[in-house]
Amino acid sequence: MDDDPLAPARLRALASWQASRVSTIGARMTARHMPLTARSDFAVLAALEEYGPLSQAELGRRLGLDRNDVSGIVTRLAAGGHVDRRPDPDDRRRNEVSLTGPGLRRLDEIQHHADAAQAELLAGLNEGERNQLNLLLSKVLAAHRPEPA
Amino acid sequence: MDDDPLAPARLRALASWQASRVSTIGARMTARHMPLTARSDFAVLAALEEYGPLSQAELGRRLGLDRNDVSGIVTRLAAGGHVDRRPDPDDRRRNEVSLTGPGLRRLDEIQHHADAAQAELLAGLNEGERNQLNLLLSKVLAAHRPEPA
DNA sequence: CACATGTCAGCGCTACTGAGATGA
DNA sequence: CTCATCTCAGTAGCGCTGACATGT
Repeated sequence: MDDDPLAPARLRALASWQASRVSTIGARMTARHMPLTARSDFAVLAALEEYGPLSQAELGRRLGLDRNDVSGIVTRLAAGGHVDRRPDPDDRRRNEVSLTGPGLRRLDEIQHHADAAQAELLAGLNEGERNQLNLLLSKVLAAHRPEPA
Repeated sequence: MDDDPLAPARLRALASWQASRVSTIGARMTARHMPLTARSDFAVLAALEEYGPLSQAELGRRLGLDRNDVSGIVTRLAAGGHVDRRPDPDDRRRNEVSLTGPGLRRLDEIQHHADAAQAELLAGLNEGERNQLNLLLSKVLAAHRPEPA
């Protein structure tokens, strides 16, 4: 114990800082396993799969992403044929975004890589602890929804 | 239940994604409570307080920060008089960075704001859950130290 | 009128890469 | 010579602001 490489106690008590570091390290794992830009793609594809077709604004709200950024992500996914973007006939301000067959296949493909990255990231935790961690993080996020309306 | 604003199940199972969102939201809380750039400052000041004077490279290693970025942070802190930066007489490649009196006061001041931000961020968790979360995050990070040597 | 949606340009923070100078 | 340290310039992702056009 001549060397203590652990972070200072003040930081170990700061969830925001630790989450930030975990996120960074997770990004490194992810980058090692995935092509590129797969993080945002995964989120959007997963939302479309689970909720069905959505407008871009709705996507942003559900995922906690900015409208502006969703625009770029959807453009990229549409260019790759993974989603369909068409004007909503009921409200022509909106773009209705829907998942395509190739998009669903890509979602599963990214999931595969994500699992590998996750295993690497959470190497220090056992099965129960991993579930607990995800549950606690979900709970934190649930308390910060935009409008529960 | 006509509306389910929770994230898709695939994302709720991805610790890396959830940590990233928690980190972002934490940054917003932090920004609401702190002057600016206080996140990195806090980390460096806390490390100096707990470990004593360190070289910049050592600081980076302990905090998981890039040497290049530590350089800028230390420059800023030195300009504000919160740390002392002087060439290490034993190894003149190094800059020995040490905490000053004003630096210690600033650390405690930032701690105060950090506590407020933390309370806001973790509003959805009770005391036990907060400790558990910090502990699990620490455990994840402990598995990704640079050199366990 | 106000309000929501989508698009675009630009900024700031954070992490990183590469190059170079200094010194062990 | 090899290696570590520090600094600087530049890059990329991500989240944000402000502005604008379009449509409700």
